Amino acid sequence: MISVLAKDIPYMKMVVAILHAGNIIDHKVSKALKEFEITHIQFNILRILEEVHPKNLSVGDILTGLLFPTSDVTRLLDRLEKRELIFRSICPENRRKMDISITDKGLKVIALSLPKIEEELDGYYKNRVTEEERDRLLEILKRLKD
Amino acid sequence: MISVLAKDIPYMKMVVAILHAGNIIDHKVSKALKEFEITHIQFNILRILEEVHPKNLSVGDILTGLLFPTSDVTRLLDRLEKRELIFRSICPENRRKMDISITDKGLKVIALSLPKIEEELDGYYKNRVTEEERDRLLEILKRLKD
DNA sequence: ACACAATATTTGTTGTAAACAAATAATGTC
DNA sequence: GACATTATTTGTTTACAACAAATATTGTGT
Repeated sequence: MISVLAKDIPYMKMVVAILHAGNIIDHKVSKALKEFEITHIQFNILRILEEVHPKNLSVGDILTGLLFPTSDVTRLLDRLEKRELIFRSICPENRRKMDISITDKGLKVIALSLPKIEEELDGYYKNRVTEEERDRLLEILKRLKD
Repeated sequence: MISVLAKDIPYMKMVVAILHAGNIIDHKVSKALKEFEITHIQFNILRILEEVHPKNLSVGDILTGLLFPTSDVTRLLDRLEKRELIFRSICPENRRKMDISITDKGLKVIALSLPKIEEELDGYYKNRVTEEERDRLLEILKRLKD
């Protein structure tokens, strides 16, 4: 048992390293978003909606578009709608669905916050990871998507 | 502006890939821990305390030991203490500090949950990342710590 | 046309955790 | 002995996760 564990430790180290880097990125993104008073996950939803703008998406579409699905999209949308960053209406073709689109105000938040995020992250990987390493990293991590 | 952005997109992809992999791992760990009714961060605290067992640590020690510091260690410890997974007492040498140690019950939780976590994660990286790639990944990610 | 299953979203409930400021208490220093 | 420093706790507010259950609309079989 212990030997099996020992054998696997390098993989555990890899896992921990991914989590660590992820946490750092998460915090940097959240820090950049603070002045806009939106959270990381709210930003993700806005970005998904921005991509298809001026078209709209259903709750289910957003759910599958998220990096990791949450059980609670409705209430995330509630908060975004209250602040007029998104717009919700019942889909006429299928009245079970919602047509959700990003508002001009929402587009503005994305436009202003994206550069801040990049600025915050720039200092993070610059001079740490070469372009070659970045591509190698990406290639390996791509296989780690379940 | 757009060109600058375009130039940086591969780095953004890397960042997103790290976040994605991190989220998946996080969920797998949480899933493995569910039957023990502890969260990922609670597990981390227990593991830090297990490492030094039977010695103890202060709140500050635990804070710096965490992958990412939270402002709220006290209340995390409250929950763990209520369930008798840790033990808290005032440090006699410096009565501002707390002596925090893991209990037998806490040690048991770690002993039982660790294999579950490994089992859960095994299926994740097995046949996806070779040992060589794993080491390369680790080496690059090591440089991505704050 | 009607019962019933399937789909899409919402609601209720409960608990965990993050963020930030402020309070408390013990210790160190001049 | 006054005052800053250190270590931890408390208060407050808000976001989010997990899970079950409810609601409403649409699709399907007979």
